[in-house]
Amino acid sequence: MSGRKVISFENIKVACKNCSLTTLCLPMGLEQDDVEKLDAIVKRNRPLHRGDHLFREGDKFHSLFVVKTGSVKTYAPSEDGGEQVLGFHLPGELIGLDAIEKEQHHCSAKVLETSAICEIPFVSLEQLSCEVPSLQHQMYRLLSREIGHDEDMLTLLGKRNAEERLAAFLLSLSERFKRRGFSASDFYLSMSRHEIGSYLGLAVETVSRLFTRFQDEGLLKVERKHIQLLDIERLSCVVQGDERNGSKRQYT
Amino acid sequence: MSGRKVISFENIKVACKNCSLTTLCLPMGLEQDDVEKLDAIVKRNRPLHRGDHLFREGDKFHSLFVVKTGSVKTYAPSEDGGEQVLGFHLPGELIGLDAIEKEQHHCSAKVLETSAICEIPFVSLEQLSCEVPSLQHQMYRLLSREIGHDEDMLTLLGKRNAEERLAAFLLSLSERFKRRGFSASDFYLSMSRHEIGSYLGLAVETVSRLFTRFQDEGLLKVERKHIQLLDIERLSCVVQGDERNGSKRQYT
DNA sequence: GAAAACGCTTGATCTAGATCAATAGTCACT
DNA sequence: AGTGACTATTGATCTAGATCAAGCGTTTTC
Repeated sequence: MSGRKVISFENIKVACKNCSLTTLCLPMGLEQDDVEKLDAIVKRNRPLHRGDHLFREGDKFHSLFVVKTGSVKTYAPSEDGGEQVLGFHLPGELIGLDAIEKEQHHCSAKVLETSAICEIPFVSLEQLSCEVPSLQHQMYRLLSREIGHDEDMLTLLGKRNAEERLAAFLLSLSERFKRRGFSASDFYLSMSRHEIGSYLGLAVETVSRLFTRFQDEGLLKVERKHIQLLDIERLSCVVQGDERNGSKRQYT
Repeated sequence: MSGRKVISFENIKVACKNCSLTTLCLPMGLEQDDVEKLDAIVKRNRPLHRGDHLFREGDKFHSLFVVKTGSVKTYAPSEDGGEQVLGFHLPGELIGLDAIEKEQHHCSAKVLETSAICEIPFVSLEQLSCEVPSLQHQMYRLLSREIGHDEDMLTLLGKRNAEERLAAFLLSLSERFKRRGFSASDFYLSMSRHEIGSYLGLAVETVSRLFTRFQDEGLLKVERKHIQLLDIERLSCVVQGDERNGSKRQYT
């Protein structure tokens, strides 16, 4: 009995505290014992598989979700079966923040590959964040970050051309993988060309052609879902919209 | 002495409590005495004029702002002097939420017409929201709403064509004016065609042509900044992307 | 109150990227 | 191993909306 209880307690306690995502996720800036309080309300469900939904647009909202491993896309389905992809979520990223206002999900969330997801009942989180000011602060920060990210996307869609968009997308993934301890220059895409296109406001064909072009220009190597960024610096120039990035201009 | 104090106290107390925006702004859902606590931290500065900045991109963040009367645009300036307009803010709308994360403004905010603006020092607001759970809840709701709104804009920019975008923009303004007690069908635009274009990811010329087209189709009447929506129902059809809205299809 | 600067409209032209179409590679079943 | 269903690539064509250009009210400036 007591043995089992200890194990169970360890399972709970270990989770957030030993999670590699602690500096990216909710525990950021929290004291040891506050992390344990958070641990107590986090649910860790069995892994989900490609195609499983965390929630669908219109569902009643009760929890936020955090990707622990794997990846998730959020999207707004349209009547005609199409969809607008709103985001791709990597480990440590919070999902469902747009649902707080109306207590109803504003978009759908689908798992792109086998993924472990933490579930955080919002009512409990809200209560806890009253007791733990640093948790409240971190919540404000995470909500604010989401707004800032969305605003960056608005600029991307409003002002940037196709190649600038794809370059920015690849560099964003690269950065995020790096922060999570993965390679910044060699990774696998868990989303399809179609989903990338939807996210960037481009047709599938355009995305495909750009991958080919970037490869021809020596910016990267692509083979299906496997991407190797060969020249991150020049790719950054593409994002800025530099006239001639590489073919004439050389970096000395 | 005591007479003056009463007046001063009344000024403070009246402000949020008697503000017509109370159901749109932070006091929403708060008890009487909590509104008074909020009142105590809100600063009401002298009116600002067209072209004045609330803050600029990169400024240190210390306050959120709420439009009381007038209107404000937020925008991301780019090196080359261009800008991406991120939003137009009407009375009751909160500005600066994207700055919480980095404690630094992520965009600039400029007043479009003579406007009264409330300033709310964020540190005080955060402290108060620890003491007043319903204020914390309202903050989460407002941050969440902003995310939802940005996501709607992503879909607009990613999937909608020019006329769908402009129709959606006009209907959004219409709705917002209505909720504030103004006419839903007769209003003045405080922003230029250029700013509308930037917000919607369109060229000025396209915006101008669309206004003319909408007018020719009898959807609205436009004279410079003065807009009269003549057929809101058909305008809603345009947003949905209905094939034939009006010219063949009639509403009976 | 003239001049300059700006904002808006309208027309002509151009082009980035969408759409259409065909093929081939890959995966999921059985 | 074969069938059907996706997914990606590549080429040909088309078009929505950008860009270029010109003119004209309106507002601002000195």
